[in-house]
Amino acid sequence: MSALSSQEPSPKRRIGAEKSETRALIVDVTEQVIREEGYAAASTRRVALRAGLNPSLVHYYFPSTDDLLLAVFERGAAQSDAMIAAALASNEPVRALWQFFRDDSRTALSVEFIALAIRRPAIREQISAHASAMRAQQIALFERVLGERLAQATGCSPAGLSVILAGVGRALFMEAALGVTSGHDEAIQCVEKWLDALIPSP
Amino acid sequence: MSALSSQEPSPKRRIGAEKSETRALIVDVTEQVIREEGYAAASTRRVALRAGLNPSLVHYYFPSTDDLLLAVFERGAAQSDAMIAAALASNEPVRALWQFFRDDSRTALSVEFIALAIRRPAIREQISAHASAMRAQQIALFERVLGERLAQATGCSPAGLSVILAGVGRALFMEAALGVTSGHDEAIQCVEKWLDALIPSP
DNA sequence: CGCAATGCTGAACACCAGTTCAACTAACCT
DNA sequence: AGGTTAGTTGAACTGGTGTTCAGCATTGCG
Repeated sequence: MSALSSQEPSPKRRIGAEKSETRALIVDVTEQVIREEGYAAASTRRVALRAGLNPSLVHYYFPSTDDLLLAVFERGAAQSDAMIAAALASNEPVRALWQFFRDDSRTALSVEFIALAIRRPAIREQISAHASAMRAQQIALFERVLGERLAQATGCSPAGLSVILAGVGRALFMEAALGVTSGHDEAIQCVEKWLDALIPSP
Repeated sequence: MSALSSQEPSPKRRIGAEKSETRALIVDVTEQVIREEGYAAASTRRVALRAGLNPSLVHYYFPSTDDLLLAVFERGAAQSDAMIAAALASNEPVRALWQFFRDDSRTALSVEFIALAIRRPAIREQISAHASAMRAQQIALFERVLGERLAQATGCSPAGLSVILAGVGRALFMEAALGVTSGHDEAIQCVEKWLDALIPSP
């Protein structure tokens, strides 16, 4: 509920070291819990239990639950950033980005954090800022690689393409998790035909 | 946790009437809570509090929380079915369906129930069955209205189109809830250009 | 009028949650 | 060796949750 986090406003309260092994373990286990049971199941006590740790120890490294969730998010966001940077540097940037959107493991976390951000004001700003930054990077990528060809061939702008590909990727993931896969192969085929038409084959 | 619901396996336990006003109020309030605070906040006690009712009364009408959530889902699903039927009967069925996908109020519930279904085995089957049925209806609609033109113009199948439009609609909603809207207008424009090219204007 | 059904309440049980705090232990630095 | 520091624990407080159940009140029906 508190708006302040990750700061040291209180005079005395001790906080565990940033580079502790235990701290890393806690972040690992929390990410695993979020993946398997959803963000709502990621309570400090549950994490402690699954990590074989004392609940208080979790709060020694992460004073509040929001601090813990934020740490998991930041690590995941850094990984996403690296994947997008790699896509940008590859010789097939657009297709690499499309593979990024289709990465289930990444999308799983991403979807959980969107849901989380919508319900947790303390975390929301960071997540939405990162989402905006990713979007901007993707737009730049499409502009650089596809240029005018995109608008001419499809009437789409780079920004529109980014929203659509991200949306399709998330839809494929969420529906598959639900157990619904009808139309998925066809949607993938459709997008890839689209990309084929846009990109000169090497 | 119990696999059986909505049945009367126990010999004596009383359950409130299906057509009770109080019951309808409970369903109303639950839907509202889900919309405003997410499915995870839809506890029977919280619903009772917001409805000004005794917690036990909620369990009088809905023995388990899953029963309550299922009732909300079923009402929402029926409304979705009606909207799709209306789209099918309209003189612009494809555009009506696209508007359905862009309906924030409907999508909000839909997204919550997908998330819910992924985590609650007792409810999952009904939700995934309904999602599959909606998909089938949409595919039939696209086949009937667009026929061969769709594949010729875009290389997409009706099933692929259904997945993509649903996905874009959900993405627009989720990102907007997060506070990210960059590229949204462009994505909408892109889809509508696409539909314009597919459908002969009257 | 009495009686059964229906709507509703209060209390209780067992659980899980976040968070705090004082105190224990081990390591390390000088 | 002595003292500071970091890691760790146990217990406690507060509050939310699902669920049950016996019993109250009211209504309507025979």
